[in-house]
Amino acid sequence: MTTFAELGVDQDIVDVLASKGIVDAFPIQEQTIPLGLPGQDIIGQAKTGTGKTFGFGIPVVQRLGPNPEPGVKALIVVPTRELAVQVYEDMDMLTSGRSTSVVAIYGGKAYEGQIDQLKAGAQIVVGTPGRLIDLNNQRLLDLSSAVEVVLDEADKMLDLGFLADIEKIFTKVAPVRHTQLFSATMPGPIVALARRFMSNPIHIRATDPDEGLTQANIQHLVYRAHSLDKDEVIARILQADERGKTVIFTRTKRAAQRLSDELGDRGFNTASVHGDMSQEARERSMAAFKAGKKDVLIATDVAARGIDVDDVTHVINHTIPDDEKTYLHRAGRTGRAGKTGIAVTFVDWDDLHKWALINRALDFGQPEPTETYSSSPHLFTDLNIPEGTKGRLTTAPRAQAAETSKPRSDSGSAENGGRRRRSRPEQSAREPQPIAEHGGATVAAPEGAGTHDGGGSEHHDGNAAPRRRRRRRGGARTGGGAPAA
DNA sequence: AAAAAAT
Repeated sequence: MTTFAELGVDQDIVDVLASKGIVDAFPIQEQTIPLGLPGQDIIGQAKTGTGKTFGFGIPVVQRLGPNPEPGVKALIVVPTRELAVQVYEDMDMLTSGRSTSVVAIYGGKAYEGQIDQLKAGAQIVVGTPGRLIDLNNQRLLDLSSAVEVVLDEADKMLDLGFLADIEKIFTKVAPVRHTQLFSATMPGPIVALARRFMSNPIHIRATDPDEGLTQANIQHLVYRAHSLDKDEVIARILQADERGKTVIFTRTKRAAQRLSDELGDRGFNTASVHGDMSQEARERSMAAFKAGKKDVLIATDVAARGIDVDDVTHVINHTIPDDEKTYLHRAGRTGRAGKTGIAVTFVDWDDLHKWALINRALDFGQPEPTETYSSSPHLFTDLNIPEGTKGRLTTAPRAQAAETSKPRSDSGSAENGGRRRRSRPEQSAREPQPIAEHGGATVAAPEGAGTHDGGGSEHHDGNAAPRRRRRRRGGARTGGGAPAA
């Protein structure tokens, strides 16, 4: 491990970091800080939760000098308002030992405070594209002296939805500048595109290419979700012991709101964040989740990237994301800074092709999911997060495979929830059907599951949450056969 | 096709 001081970081910054208990640099920081400090353009790629923000942030602060003149010298562009707040806080911390001031510029908030801070001479601007351009158009934000430019989540910023804004912003900043692009995911075509805005950039990958992009300390579980009551299964996951905070991702804003209400009704401590909420409510949710006042956050992909919350042990994909990049970023809300985490994904019938895509792109090595098997209703209460788990997806245990899947028994299976007898294919219809695991540990214990059957001895036996059954739409499908991909 | 991002 290298210390920040050894990397050439100024003493006041070293002191500030030390006061937060941060002494050793992460690999991406070891690699990019010595290059960023003298002004090398960088495309920095490192896995989720491994310290990219300081990788670009420290050189930005240091290069402005201890007493920069008033006026915008540095611009950091991010894809969401919440990430703007977070990066603002990090930069504010890094600059706390010097006179440099930082301002967050993003929409959904009053103009006044932001404009005041700009007029007061803020040197570092962290913002989202819309409001940045808005204020620039109003001549309230002069970017012409911005000599430090960073795109955080750079591949997202250069994506179609943002590219025009980013191109415009690059016409406004200083032509001779230091430019840094950071992300966990940097597809080749995006790197090629990025070079247009940079000068002789060096591409730093703080990962072993053979290792792929997935975090070794995140265990990935994938379940077929058809004929599965996802609300019920998610409720069970939330009752598992050894759970810290949990982020649940949905595909749509409406689904996020519905699930948040539903789990809230069931007695869980939920908060939500999505684009249909007021900015004030969004920030209240994030603050409560970070502070631990709420331990379940239901979110759209607005929270998929960059958001750093301590002690998130579980990420649940209520709906599988569309592509491997989003999968990686969502899962990356857990397993940060060396900790372990679990990512659980539910794959709906119509989405099996997305799983195939992700499976292939992330090299999970799992064959197409053509089998189902029933698993313990205690599956999620038995989860232990294995240390340093790593490796390819293991094939689903065949012993339990229900090759001839029966029509689901559709009696009141939810009635006794997790109390049902288990390990019977006949009863599997509404139980989680794992199709893959990544991480090495066998989590579903089809044969030996009995050891955990406490017959009521468990402390997580459902009473934690008031039960209130509400049937989701019919959804009776006969499971089993290999779906057409 | 959804979500995000200005009002």
